[in-house]
Amino acid sequence: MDTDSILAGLNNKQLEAVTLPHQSALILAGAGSGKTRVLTTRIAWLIQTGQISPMGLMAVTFTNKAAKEMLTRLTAMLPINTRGMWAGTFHGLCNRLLRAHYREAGLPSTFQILDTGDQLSSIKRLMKLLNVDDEKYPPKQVQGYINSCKEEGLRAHAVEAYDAHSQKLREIYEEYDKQCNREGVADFAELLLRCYELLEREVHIRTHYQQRFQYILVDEFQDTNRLQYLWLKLLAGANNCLFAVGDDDQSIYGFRGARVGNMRDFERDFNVQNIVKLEENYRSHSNILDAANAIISHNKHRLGKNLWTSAGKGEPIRIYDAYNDTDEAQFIVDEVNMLQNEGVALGDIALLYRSNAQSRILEHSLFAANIPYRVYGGLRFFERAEVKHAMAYLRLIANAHDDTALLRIINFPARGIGARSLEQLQEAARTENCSLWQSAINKVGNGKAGAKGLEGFVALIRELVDQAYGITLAEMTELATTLTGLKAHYQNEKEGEDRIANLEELVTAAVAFSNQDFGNHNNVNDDADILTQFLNHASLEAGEHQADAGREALQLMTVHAAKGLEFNAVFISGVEEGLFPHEQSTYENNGVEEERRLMYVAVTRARQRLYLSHAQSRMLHGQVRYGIPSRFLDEIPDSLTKRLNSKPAPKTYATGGVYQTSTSAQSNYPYKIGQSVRHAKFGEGVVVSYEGNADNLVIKINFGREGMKSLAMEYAKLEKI
DNA sequence: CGACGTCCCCTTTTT
DNA sequence: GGGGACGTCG
Repeated sequence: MDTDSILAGLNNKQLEAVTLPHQSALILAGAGSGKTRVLTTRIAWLIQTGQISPMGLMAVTFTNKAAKEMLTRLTAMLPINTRGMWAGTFHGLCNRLLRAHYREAGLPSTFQILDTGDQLSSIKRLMKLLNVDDEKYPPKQVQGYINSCKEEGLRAHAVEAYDAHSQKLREIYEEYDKQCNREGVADFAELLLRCYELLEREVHIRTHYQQRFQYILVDEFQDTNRLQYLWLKLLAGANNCLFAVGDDDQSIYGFRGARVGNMRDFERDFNVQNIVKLEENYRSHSNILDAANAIISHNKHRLGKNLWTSAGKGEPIRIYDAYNDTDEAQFIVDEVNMLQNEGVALGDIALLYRSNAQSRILEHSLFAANIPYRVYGGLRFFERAEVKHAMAYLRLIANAHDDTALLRIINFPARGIGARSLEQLQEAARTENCSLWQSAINKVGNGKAGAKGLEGFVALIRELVDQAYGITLAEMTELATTLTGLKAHYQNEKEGEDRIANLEELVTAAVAFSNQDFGNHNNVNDDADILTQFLNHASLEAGEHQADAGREALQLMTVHAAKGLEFNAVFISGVEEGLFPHEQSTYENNGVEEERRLMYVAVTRARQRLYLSHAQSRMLHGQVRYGIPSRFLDEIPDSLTKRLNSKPAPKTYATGGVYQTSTSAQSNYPYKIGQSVRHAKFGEGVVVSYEGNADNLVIKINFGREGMKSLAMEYAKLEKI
């Protein structure tokens, strides 16, 4: 392809972005504005015009999917081999750098990557060792603390801690890092931090890569955290340019450390002169875009952007006021059936919700109505217990001193190593300051009594390592599922068929991995053997969420999971105060703004038809909750919408009699639960519950944007509405 | 050791 | 309501 045909079909703004001069640039790419296209075309153009060689640039994404997509499109545009190109996820690229310079990074050549679950068990183990009270310090919270420290670029010694509690956390963090180093493992955040420190410390390595990567291109820049930004800055040095593509309005990962502020910092730190806004949307009709624009305009902290389209107004946005959650689900079922009759493919319809808990009732109704559906999210292939077990055996073949792997399977399948012998083993390892495997060998070597199970285990691992010598990866994997007794174990289990199928699938995956073109993969390791590569692949790329490929099915997912996707018709369910925006968000700084961006993302998924529904009551956490319509609904101009029911839905839907949640004395209360009321100061709200006794009755009311208020009945001046 | 009961928690998620 | 973690009993 020549240069012209690469650039053909771009609009002016896209063309401007693609052909910017050799300077840092920020591309503000609105939803559906051709962001990925601009990014890949920019790369193709740089290469095609001879400004850069494929090896002289780095392209960074957040997900493996995005990286793959970029390379696929690139190959379609240019007759180049993407083999060996530095394009991949932050973690994949850091892993690659660390493999290449493992000595300088202070890591063993075969270091293993801890995924989230591994990390948690590693922390739990450490806390037990340190005798830390896990009530006071819940392991999950400790994990969150450690990860957010690392993502801020802070080692334990650099973290500020004023009170006893945070000092303890810092101490655990420090010990955790020591433990990881002892075991030669790195968690996800560690990959980044370690790589950052490597580049910062080793001047010659840094200079080498700075000279190499004259261009660094970053996708979804608004999702970068502090450390990722520092890493990019370090790699770019003083002379290279950063081409950042992002959309501040779609920043929805603040809760996991993303800093939209990086966009402003980037402008300042890199003296960015080129800011290109891509505002023409090729996805949705204008009613949908206008609604999205209207919603997001209520956010104060924006870089400023307004989507437009040359497509017509399209259909109005349909709003449905459901009586309760069942009614809402039934409404969606009916509409989906109707859409199907109109010829819309099921796979082109999405059903979105704010939180996973909402999917249950929706699924129930879909199932009853015989509508095939597919739920995104949940367990991935390499996260399944049986697969992790098999992988643990493989990890021990690679490195028997991997305590996390050893602990996972030392007694699985059961071989008589109970909690007590395990404790003894850990105790011994601690005093000898060695790995559990080493300590197990010592014990067995000593011929100590009562170590029957342990003897068997040591023999098994030795046998495994012996037999693994010189065979293929697939054969090794087979060995890890059979010799170890894993498969046999599941054969005896009642519902083990799926698990066995997954173990067989793992062997297939190993075959496929061996056969593939390694250069085409972002986590290629220059130095490592194929087993290590496979283990990395499994950690870094947990595999597709279970795919029900081929079959036409309604797409169910959270709004977060829908980012980057588009559908002909979209249902957004549960558009209520407390759910969307989520109750928790109202307590957080700028929390509602992030929720609003989330709504913006949700709305902009739709090409032609958009449904927003809310329910007056719904079952949540086992009890009925009453909500009022989301403030986001009010933010959409009436001219764009069509109310499908002007009055609350007919009560015929109310099968379960949800309003009769009988707290026995309910009839004594002045207002029924669920009654809409008006308060002079707080406005409209819904009675949620009562607290206290008759002398001192407190009424709890959900005032929506004013929040949940508890008012003394005696003084609250309320008016029924 | 595993089966069963009880308690507790409960946004969003990628690597 | 329901899943996961933990504890007790056979």
